[in-house]
Amino acid sequence: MTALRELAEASRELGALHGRRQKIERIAALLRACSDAEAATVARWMTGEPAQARLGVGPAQVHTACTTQPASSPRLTVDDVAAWFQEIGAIKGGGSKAARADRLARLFAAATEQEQQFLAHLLLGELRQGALLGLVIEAIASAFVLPLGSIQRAHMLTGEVGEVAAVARTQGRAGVDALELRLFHPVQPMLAQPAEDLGAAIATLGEPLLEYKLDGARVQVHKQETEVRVFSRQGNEVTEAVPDIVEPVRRLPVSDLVLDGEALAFGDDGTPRPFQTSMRRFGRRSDDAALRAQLPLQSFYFDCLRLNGETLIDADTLSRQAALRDVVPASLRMPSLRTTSASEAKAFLEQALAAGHEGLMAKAPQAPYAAGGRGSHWLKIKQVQTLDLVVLAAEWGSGRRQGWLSNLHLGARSNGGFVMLGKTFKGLTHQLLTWQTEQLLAREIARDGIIVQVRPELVVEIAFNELQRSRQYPAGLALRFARVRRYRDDKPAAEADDIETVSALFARQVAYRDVLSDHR
DNA sequence: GTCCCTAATGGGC
DNA sequence: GTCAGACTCATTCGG
DNA sequence: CCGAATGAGTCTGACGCCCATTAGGGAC
Repeated sequence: MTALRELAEASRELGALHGRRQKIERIAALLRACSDAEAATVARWMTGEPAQARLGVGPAQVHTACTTQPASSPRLTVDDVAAWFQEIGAIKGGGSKAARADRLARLFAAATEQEQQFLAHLLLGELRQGALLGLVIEAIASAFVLPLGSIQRAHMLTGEVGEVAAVARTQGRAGVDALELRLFHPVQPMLAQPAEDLGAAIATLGEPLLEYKLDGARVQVHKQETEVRVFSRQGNEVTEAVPDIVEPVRRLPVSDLVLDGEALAFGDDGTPRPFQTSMRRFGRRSDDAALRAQLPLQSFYFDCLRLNGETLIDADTLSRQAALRDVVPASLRMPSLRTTSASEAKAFLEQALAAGHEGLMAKAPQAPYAAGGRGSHWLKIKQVQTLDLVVLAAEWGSGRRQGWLSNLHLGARSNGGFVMLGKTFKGLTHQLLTWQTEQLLAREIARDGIIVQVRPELVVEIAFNELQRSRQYPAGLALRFARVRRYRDDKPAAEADDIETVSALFARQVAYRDVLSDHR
């Protein structure tokens, strides 16, 4: 039986340790020391995931729970806490909020102060120990003296660290190597890195496979005979809500299939709906026939991970592409092109953008499917726009941003004043953080919690991908994926971009995709 | 009990 | 999702 | 030939936008 105290201590030590190697060994020691039954739980928690499903307990409840009087001596075990989590997660319906708060308070009352801290961080997904999934995988290999490749492969195929840790511990190499891709258990989707631009992507990859990049939701679809299930990027099953994704795959004449693709809604004119509109369908739990008729989802598959009993994860991009072409008709496939010609590639990108899509993906032709990895084998090319906006306020940072004014409130000029369009904390170096903290404090006019209001004088160039409709912001518009490019010390606030400019940009976006008609 | 509004939570990008 | 920083590992450079 | 510098690859943790769901609370 592993004491919760040991995990809490380990987590705290991990935060203090420098160096990957050391952290891996610390986690490995934990995995070696725990019981067979606990290995899965310990491994999962160390990755920062408290449970398979969420518990219905967020920051607000955790903070109140933290105010309960801690126990003076440790007595909780890992199994105890796992049981509490399970119980709390299962509470539903009327009075459930109070019931969850009550159970949570009782759990926290049984924990020492240090254990409370650990539980709180675990529940909030903020372990801040400088070690998550990547190191846990290595720790499993190290703890049970197994080849790292075996563990990585097992995790890739099953997507479940807990299970891999448990099998590694109890069955060793033979058990781990026997783990296979299983139908109706989602594989970790392969991820992509941003590329500078199309030219850079081609230079990196040689003769890449180019594909449209559509702004929808990632889907992984599993089929066995007539049964079809759909999984989201995080591996959540969403089958119920999306019969329009299920049906076309059900009709494919193959017994056994796993596809990777993107799903989104299109307007009557054939242009893609904005992401936020597609999410009205994809974001829901159950099917709504009326909404489905109004916003049917179309899916476009770009990869095939398993076909008729054969797992294709290790096959190269082009072989998987060939398998995909064999079984999926063009109407369900992501438009793609393989070319060495820079001008053809450019034309393909422009074609994608003109159709209202996000951009292109460029894929290394010979790479295997690196599940869960964000290697350089897949690159994404997206459009970037910029605006010169004014800093209206800033928020004190937390964690590694402590002591810096970090998150900026951004506004455009409007009628002699400013309207806020969003916030960002991205793109800032330590040097810039230091500089902006100083500059902003010198312009402080008021404080409200962690927010410092400043005189609207500093102009900052903001890069972003898209403007979207907003209910939250006064202009009715917000920036998507805003990040700082640089401060414009050459520009006074009076020369920052105004809301008319922003609206015009939005109008140009809408010329491709008519948002106005489908917005309530 | 029903209707409407709000805050918290989870999840997509 | 985007980004900077920290760390690792392998390769290249300079004396 | 060896240690230092450099670069590529990974991982982590700062937090952004939106949407749907769920439960609570007040008015009636």
